[in-house]
Amino acid sequence: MSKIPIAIADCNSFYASCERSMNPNLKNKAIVVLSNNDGVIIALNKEAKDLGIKNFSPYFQVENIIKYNDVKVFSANFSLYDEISKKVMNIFKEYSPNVEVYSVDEAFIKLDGFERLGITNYCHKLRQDVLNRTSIPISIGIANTKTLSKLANRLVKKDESYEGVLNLMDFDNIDHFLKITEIGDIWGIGRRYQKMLNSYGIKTALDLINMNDKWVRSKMTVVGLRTVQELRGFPTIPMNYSRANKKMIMYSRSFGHKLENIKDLEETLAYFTCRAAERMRNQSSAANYLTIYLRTSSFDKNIKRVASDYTIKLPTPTEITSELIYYAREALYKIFKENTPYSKAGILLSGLMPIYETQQNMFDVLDRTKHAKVVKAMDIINKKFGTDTIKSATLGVNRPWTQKQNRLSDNSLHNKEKNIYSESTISFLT
DNA sequence: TCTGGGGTCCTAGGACCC
DNA sequence: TCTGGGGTCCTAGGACCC
Repeated sequence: MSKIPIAIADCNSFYASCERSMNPNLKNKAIVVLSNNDGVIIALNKEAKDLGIKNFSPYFQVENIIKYNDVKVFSANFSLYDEISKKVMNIFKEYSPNVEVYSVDEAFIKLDGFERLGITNYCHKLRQDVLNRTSIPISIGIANTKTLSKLANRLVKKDESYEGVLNLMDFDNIDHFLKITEIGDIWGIGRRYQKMLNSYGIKTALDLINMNDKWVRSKMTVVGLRTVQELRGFPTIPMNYSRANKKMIMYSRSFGHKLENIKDLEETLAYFTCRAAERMRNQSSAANYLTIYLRTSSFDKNIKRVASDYTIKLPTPTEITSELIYYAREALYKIFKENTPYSKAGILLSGLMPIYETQQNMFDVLDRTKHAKVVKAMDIINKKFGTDTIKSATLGVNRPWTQKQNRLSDNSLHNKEKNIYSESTISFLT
């Protein structure tokens, strides 16, 4: 059987490239993008890396480098990034009917059927096309397994002479590429496994493929074994075209400043619950479990570290915001401690199931059909006019947890066009 | 002063049943 | 008194990903 080429196309420094694509003056400028709380760097382009800035550095630690070198700084603007992501993915789909969108900035593309055009050339063309039409530079790795194409993709980013595309299927023997890939750079091998494998003297991808299957299985479960087989050129991780519904939905944020007052936390969690419930209804799911968690800062040495959570099994699976808020509050009261400077909270909705499969409990005190209609109407209005145009009264107006986000790029055109930032949303973002 | 957010899959072990 | 053995479901925790 002939081997099927799979490409992974990945946008370079995606968020930074997006900001640059909106503003041509940023060409050749170092750019960093900050997390939701303007706390850490979550994206940076090559120019910024060359200055010695590292991803996930707290902003204050690199502030001097940034000021001294006139690095451009942006608060993350995820709706903009989603928009550009869609454009890029749509171009991929023009080049193959079989595209698996793997994350906001990368996709696997199955390329069987295009061999006569020359797979490597075809991908060079795709890359140029994306650059011309979106200003987003991408890198493409190609192989006959996902893990090998990821490996090729890494190598592309390290070596400019590939001009953005490396096809391992162009080589009879790929040992060289396996040998220059460190164990921790393999897709599917994280820090823990890296450490473990290193302790056995296994340093490169080539070392790993020579290990015995049983040994791998016992040390790294079937997941690790699949990775090894893929590195050997046997596909074991299938393409996954349709993104299934989420099995759990989380909403959590760090606060702009610490919260100690239970009323503030109540309001905060009500807001978080509201957002999580919206996402859940978006995929027509209802939750069986609700978990609340609270954290103090893990960086502040002067206070006792607190990380508590509490899970409630809901009496009936539900997607109704007001009901979820009620239980979120109950969970909060279980774990809240006085005189504790909480810095982060979150809600997790799990045990998700399709709404239509939920069964009415005969002794239910709520008229679910009626409530369901109300939340549905709220979703429609909020989608149209912006987050929180209509909202539950519990949410209050204070936004005690408000985040800092001082450096949103002025993409007013984008915002107006999509009507994504309503007045109320802006007030909570800024 | 300021330290991200949101997911997936697998396994072991306990509860419970026959 | 004996404390087997197979099966299922659930959950916590550990690993990973972007």
